[in-house]
Amino acid sequence: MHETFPEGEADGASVARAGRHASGASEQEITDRIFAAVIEQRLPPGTKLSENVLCDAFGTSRARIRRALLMLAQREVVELQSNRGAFVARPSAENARHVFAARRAIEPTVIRDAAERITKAQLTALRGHVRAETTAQAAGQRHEAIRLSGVFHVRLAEIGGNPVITRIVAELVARTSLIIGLFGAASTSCSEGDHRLLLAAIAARDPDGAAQLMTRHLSHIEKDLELADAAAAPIDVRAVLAV
Amino acid sequence: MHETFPEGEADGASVARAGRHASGASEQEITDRIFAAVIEQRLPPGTKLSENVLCDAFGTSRARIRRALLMLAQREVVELQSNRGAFVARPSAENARHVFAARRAIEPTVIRDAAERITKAQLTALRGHVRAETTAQAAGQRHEAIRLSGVFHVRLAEIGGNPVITRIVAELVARTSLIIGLFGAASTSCSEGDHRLLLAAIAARDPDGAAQLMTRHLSHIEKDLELADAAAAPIDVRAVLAV
DNA sequence: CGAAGAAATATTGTCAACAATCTAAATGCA
DNA sequence: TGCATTTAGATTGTTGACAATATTTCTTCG
Repeated sequence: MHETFPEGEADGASVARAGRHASGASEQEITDRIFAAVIEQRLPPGTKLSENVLCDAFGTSRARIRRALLMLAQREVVELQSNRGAFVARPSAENARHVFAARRAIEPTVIRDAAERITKAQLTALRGHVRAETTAQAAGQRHEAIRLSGVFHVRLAEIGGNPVITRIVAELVARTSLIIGLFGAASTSCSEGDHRLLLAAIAARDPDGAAQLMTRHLSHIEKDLELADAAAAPIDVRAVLAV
Repeated sequence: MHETFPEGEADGASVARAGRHASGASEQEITDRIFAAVIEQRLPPGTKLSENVLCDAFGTSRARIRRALLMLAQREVVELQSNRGAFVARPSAENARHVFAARRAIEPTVIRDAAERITKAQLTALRGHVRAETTAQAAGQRHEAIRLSGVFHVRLAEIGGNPVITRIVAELVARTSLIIGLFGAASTSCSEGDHRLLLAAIAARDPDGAAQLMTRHLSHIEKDLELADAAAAPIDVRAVLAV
């Protein structure tokens, strides 16, 4: 798959890796796949994630699925309800505001660091990324555009070279994907242009300017959200996740 | 116990609650207790957390212990090594720098928000807290002083009224406790005085000044750390955690 | 006597069956 | 027919036993 779970492992503590008499998919792979499906809105908020269905989809045992769901719950990507099962998280409008406030708190620093440390190669890579965003946008691939838009922010964080910060940003970005999927309408269309502006400020080595643009960018996205709670449609989880 | 695990539940997705034919302690209680013991350095970094010992200490089954350990691993409070077991996290010097950088990125905003929103009652409560810090400091209770010093920052975050931010701060503070326990020497002695200064700026409704003080405060703590990796002594986990 | 290797022990990872709970269908009654 | 109650089915939570890996102890050889 293209994008993986925010991997905090580079720096801090980590989590069990390979199992040996493991059939089917690995622990991390299950988590990644579900995560990706959630982020890309193939599993919309509120979708029930039955253990049996997931076992079926990944060809593995319930125990492993259970572990994966617990990990996803810790990241607030899914919600675990006692004796009822796991559901894709459904951020409230209030939670959405909180997430954006958190991003405004941390991402100005992120882009400031990036503007100071970025290399030529990284700049080129980021430009390529923004081009990809534009393409997806032009092709009308909404979910892909949302995803790429999120990845841009994570890439920016990676440039700062601080895995702790990167991880925080990755988590907030992930939840933002859910939020935009839930509340957003045409809001994505602009962000790609914003990203171009951010890149220009970074390329000009203007940390303060970049930080200011970032704050505005995030506020802009948030302002375009419509804070009404929609209903969910039934989804074939098996088909979405199957190998 | 006095202080509990950073409870993100108020806002976002959550985690399974009560089990019914559960013997011994609840899921959340196990997590909280281990977490508290780690933060208070009763279980120092590197300590092995054997499943059997924990089962014994909490009078519960391995499955539940396993879940608790996985949750703690997600928060990077413990490290899970494949086929070897769980260990209290042992942040590297580099990781310590990253954690402090992250805190400097987010906490100026936190205190700014607090300075704008704090109520008379909250201010009084915070003053009481700082007094408690002073007392612990004076009594030479090092671990308790470290813990209270951390709680101060979390309380500050709570005043901002953003659970997402509060949770991030709580996690960073928790890891800072580990770090100070590992690398710090007399570094705690000053922070209580710093906290008094922070409070003064907040009381004066001076967000910018408070933010600046916060940045200096965090840098100050970090500067007092000594970045050498120490060896661990064997610990009686059972005795520390037993009911 | 020390080191390398092999058996024995202890610990973790996994699974499959069972118990408890929830959901939905079916029944009975007003 | 509409609503409450009961029963059947499906789903989750838990337990205990088993398999795989690590660690320790013991043996053997240089």
